[in-house]
Amino acid sequence: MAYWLFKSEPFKFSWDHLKAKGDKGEEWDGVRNYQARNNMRAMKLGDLGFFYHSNEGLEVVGICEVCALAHPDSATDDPRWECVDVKAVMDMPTPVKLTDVKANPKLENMSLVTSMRLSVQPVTADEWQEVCRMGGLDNPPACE
DNA sequence: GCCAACGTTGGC
DNA sequence: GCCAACGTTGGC
Repeated sequence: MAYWLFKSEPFKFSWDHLKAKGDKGEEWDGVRNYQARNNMRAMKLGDLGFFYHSNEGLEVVGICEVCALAHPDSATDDPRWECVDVKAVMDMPTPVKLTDVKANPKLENMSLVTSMRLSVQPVTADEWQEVCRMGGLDNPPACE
């Protein structure tokens, strides 16, 4: 099991959109980057991820869960592209800003800082704990 | 809206 | 297989 970070431009697909989908979740389609796709292929059911708003907001706003394994991206006929489904789990009590992440020495190696343009990123267990703590979650959800 | 960073494409 | 050109992403 592992932790991840999903980036989305809120005016394209926001955290509120995902929450509105409920337990059914939504296909994380539109990824056209091999590294991001490979990360999704590595995901398992029940893996948890941060939901990050890029462009506007620039903050981690919630936690989501992988609810379907990688499958062909229905938004394209190109067989190269696959995606998982995710569903909303909980809000961040306090959204964690990119500037706060950058200012925290414990997070200096986080992909969000080092691989800014990657849209689906791995997150280590330590980073997960730290970002959850910054977001006001005393008992962060954990992968089994 | 600008521009730097970076990934992808395509000619050779 | 290299590398220049080009397109896209995303912070500012």
